Amino acid sequence: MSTIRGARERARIEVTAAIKDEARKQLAADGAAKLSLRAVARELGMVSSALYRYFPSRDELLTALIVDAYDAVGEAAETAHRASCDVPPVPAAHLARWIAVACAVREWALAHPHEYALIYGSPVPGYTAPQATVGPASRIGFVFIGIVEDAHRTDGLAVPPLAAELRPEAERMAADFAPDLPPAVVPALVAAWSQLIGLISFEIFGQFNRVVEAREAFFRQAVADLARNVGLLDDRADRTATRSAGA
Amino acid sequence: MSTIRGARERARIEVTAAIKDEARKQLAADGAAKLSLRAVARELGMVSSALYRYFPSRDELLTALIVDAYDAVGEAAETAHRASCDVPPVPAAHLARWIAVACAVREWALAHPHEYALIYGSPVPGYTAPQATVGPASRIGFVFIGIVEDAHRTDGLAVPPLAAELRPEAERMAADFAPDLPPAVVPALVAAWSQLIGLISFEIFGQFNRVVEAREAFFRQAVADLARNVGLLDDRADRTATRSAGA
DNA sequence: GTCTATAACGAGATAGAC
DNA sequence: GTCTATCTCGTTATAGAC
Repeated sequence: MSTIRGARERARIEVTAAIKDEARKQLAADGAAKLSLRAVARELGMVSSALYRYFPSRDELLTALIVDAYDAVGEAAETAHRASCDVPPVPAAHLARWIAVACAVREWALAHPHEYALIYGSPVPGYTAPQATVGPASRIGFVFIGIVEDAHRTDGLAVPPLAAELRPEAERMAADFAPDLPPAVVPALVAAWSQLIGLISFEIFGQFNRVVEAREAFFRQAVADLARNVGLLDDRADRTATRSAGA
Repeated sequence: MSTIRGARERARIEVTAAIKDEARKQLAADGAAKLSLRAVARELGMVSSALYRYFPSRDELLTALIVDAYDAVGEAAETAHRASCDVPPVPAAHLARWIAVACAVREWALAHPHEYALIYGSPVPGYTAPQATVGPASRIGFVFIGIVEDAHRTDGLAVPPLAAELRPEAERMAADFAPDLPPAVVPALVAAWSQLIGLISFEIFGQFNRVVEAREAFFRQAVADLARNVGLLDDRADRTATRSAGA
């Protein structure tokens, strides 16, 4: 009896995966706004009404794709983080971990540009993300929070100065997301996260065409600068600014 | 005869504007991917073939909307910049100008979220931006370059350190876009620009929901930190980081 | 119970004849 | 420029196969 249920469930899982795979293909071709249940069904040799056994509506299929994409970036980030903690002979410095995770996110985006656009590009008209997406969406954020918490515990942070008007908001954000961190670093961390996505979006969406050529080197430098903004300390020697001549 | 031609041209300009207005409405409702010449025509009480006398294709209409949007943000930025140069009794400090321009861009985006998504969101499937968009697209960038050049000339800059591997790219970028600036600040400037858009995109696209509440204060702080990354000097007293306790 | 197929709805886009 | 016949879409109701 359990085998029968197992077989059914296995079939169900396979069909569900096939539907999502085909839907992802169509995402790449036509964009999320034009995702069509009928077209997916047609391509799979099914009839459209059969899809409703697997996804109760087009929006639910979209939601599943979005959740998968968030989970995929999140996992790429977590994997890179784990790997960076295991480098012999000693764990990598916190800044190196930060850069490693950022590069992993960028590489996932380069490998999956359409799924990236689905989660970090323009919202799909008429679609509002349900509560189910917020957990997967925040996985990646917690990786960066973890790195900074680690740094705070061991080396300490260069806590960035905080405008007085932002103090209560910083306290609230810290209480919500990272109670172990000094409140001032939490807005800086959220800003750095959005700025990291800004860097990647410009590259993926073509805004760096004819502007930036050495994309990876450029990215690494920018991401290291972001880390400095959140207070990660840099043990390299050559990181002091030089003053350019004024008038 | 010139009056007749003038009247004709005036009519043509009016119809062109009406078409673009209606197209913008549809952008807001259905997204750029579904922009349809027929629907625009229907709404205007015209027949679809008549539209082709104004725009030779759907893509050309899209291009016109994109160029308009880039010009609108560009103009918002330029206006804010001019205003910030005229504050009595003395012109605002360079950091204040940087923040003023960034806020102007953000406010334009909040007022025109769909046009913002058109230029800084996911690319429209099947559409590739023609050369005609690159000029308008770079207007906003040159505003920020101008501010930093000004600062370089008068107060000097805290030139950020540059990784050796990025040196040749920085030289090339500086030669192309800002030959008067120290090469090291040019990649930092381009990065800051993409990061500014990252901040705004997260707000416009809803990624800050349930995360950031005091949006404007948060934005001002983040943008001031970005300015620091490109080397703008801060004359305020309280901008030195404090060291948090490590292990 | 679990699934697929047929048929239909109302709305919208599209192509072509006129 | 107009009208019409034919497509697509999301979605539901229903009937039958395993």
